[in-house]
Amino acid sequence: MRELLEEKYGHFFEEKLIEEINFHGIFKKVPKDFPMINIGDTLTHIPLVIEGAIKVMGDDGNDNEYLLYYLETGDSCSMSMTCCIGNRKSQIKALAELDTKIIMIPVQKMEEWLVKYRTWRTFVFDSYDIRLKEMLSAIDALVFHNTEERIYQYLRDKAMVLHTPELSITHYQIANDLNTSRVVVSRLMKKLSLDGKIETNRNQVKVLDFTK
Amino acid sequence: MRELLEEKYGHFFEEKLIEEINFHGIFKKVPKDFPMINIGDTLTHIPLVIEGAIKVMGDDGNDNEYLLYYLETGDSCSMSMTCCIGNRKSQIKALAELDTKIIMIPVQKMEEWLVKYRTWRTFVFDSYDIRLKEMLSAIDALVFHNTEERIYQYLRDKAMVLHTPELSITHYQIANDLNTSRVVVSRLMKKLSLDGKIETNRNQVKVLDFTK
DNA sequence: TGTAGTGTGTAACATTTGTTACTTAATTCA
DNA sequence: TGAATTAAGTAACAAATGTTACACACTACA
Repeated sequence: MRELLEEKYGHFFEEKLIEEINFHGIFKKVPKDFPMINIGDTLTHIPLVIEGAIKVMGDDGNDNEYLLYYLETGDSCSMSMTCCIGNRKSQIKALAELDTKIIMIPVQKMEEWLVKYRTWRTFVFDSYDIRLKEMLSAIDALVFHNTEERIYQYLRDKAMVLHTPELSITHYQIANDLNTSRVVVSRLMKKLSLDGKIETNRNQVKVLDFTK
Repeated sequence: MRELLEEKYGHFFEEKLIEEINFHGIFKKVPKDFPMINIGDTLTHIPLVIEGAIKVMGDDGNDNEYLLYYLETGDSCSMSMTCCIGNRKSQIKALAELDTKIIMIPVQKMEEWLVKYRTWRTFVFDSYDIRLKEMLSAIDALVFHNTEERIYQYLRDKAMVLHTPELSITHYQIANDLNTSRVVVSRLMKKLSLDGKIETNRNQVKVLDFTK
């Protein structure tokens, strides 16, 4: 736990804080594809990812989704923090992208530690920083990149999160995550394939080039 | 100052906190169109808007911009908070949309108050919440709305921020803020105009319908 | 007053993205 | 094994957006 955080955030965490996290946090295992948060949910705990990955998506209220970002080991969900503290409802959906282990931290503790531990404050603000950057980068992709580039970036991101260049995924799933259509994805994947950037088979995509 | 915050955030602020803000904050007047923050800037103070409005934009590094959101009276810039605390460089540009009055808060005080004042913590998290929602809504617009709808929303937002339905703006400026071309904007503005949603003249757009 | 600059309208065309329809291939499972 | 289901390829077309070119009106100001 401690090593995990210290590696991710590059600074030490007080022993007492780690003890409190272990004591007050609720350890949970979440199986792949389990829906963890839905739009409109009221949250009382903040998730901290120990192992695995969580996929966070926006939704327009009509079953149209869009992948925002992933939470990986050591990540926390800033959306949840503000939701919890402000007692507001979730604006996003989250589901496990892999079998995932998390610690759920009660919102009261989260606030208490903000006052008691300097390194917790740093952690919280780092989390916000990471999240705002992810959102900015999502906007950047939408505004400045075409669908082909977005598909390619999507595949590379996914390969990084899953720690393997070989992805078990269908064109339909990609289309859904990027809010476009399966036919468009197939068309552009063919281009990527001809350009030697990926290799495809039924239910399978291999990312060949990570050099951006 | 106190009334301003209490109206905006709907809760009281400690007298001592207000005193500290007034004492340690640096009051500044910023003229319309003044560039306040550029990409790569290192920040040491967090702006709190007293009066006026600030336009916050993303940039792809090649002179292509995109409007992210506005900061209005009572708003603070969460991006600056994380930048300051983490001693990171700004990812965004900001310029005054109107003649604007702000209070610049030194980052050390910002951190001190986090521990000392419960209402300051609430304020900070509310700020993050507002900002994350704005980002989410920007992503929503890009993913789920076409250019015509985005232009219309842009005009309505701008009218709200400037507190007037009559905007002094050119098609070229709109195109720049939405990262599209002037011709596309003219084309779609004509549609909006024929639909009775706006009225246009040289350098001038009047928003007629705010009912979304 | 005339000239240069700026803002807007519009046509024609290119490119990108979305949609529908149909085919073929792989997979599942009764 | 063979029928049903699912994934993917592709053509043909529609719609949205981007680009270039040019006309014309308004404005500023020399």
